Amino acid sequence: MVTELLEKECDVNQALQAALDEAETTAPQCTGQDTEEEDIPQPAGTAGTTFSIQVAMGLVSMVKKHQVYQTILRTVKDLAMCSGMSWELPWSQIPAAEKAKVFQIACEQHPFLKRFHNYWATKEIIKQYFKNKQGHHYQNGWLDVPKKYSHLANNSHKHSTSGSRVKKAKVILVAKKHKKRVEKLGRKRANTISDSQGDEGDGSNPEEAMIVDHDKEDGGDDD
DNA sequence: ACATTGTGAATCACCTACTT
DNA sequence: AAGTAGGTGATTCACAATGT
Repeated sequence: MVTELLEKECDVNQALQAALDEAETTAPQCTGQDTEEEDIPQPAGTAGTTFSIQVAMGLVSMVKKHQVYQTILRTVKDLAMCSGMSWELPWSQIPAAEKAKVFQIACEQHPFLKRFHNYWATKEIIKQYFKNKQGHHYQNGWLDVPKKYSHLANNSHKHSTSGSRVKKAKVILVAKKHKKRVEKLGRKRANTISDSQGDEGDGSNPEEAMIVDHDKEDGGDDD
């Protein structure tokens, strides 16, 4: 079953390698200016919380790199399912042998994955995939949440639904900028009105103004 | 005691397929 | 072609369990 997949994805892999090579030559500092022998350690913390898998793998910032990442995702996901891994179980309860088997095949499919120490990138991708899969099943009632984690349902009630801290910070920042700009425009207009009264399409719409400068000066959005 | 890790839930963003 | 709905991946949150 897995071997069939191996053959099926062989041509995909070739295309991927070509894309990867090209991506690396364009921006070597992102993927590491190295060979396949590089051993990239896993970032501290949890994937998705303290670091992004895609960023840590250096597969962002270019369309091609993003495509490479998407292809790897697809492959790893297919392998995980074909291998018969029990996605319903918590990660820690899945037999290490099964994990190792999938890591191995994934690396054969995409040698790029060998760079990541102890296959951590492959591991995190599978974990995230299973987590989302479980989540959907829990949500739809197709799967029971282990009693061990029943407290997390209570957590969700405390969970702020008004968005992430980053998002909140951004909203505050945008509001500040908006206020500043409105004040600035007010002063400017006061000056220009005395000169002439033309000047309709001047970006007096605050939203327009926000779009114009939304990325230039976001220095202090810390929390 | 403190820090880190693992986990489910909630949410957002993006993509794809379908409908009009 | 444009709009909509559903699926999927990524991120954030809060807490318990575990490690140091």
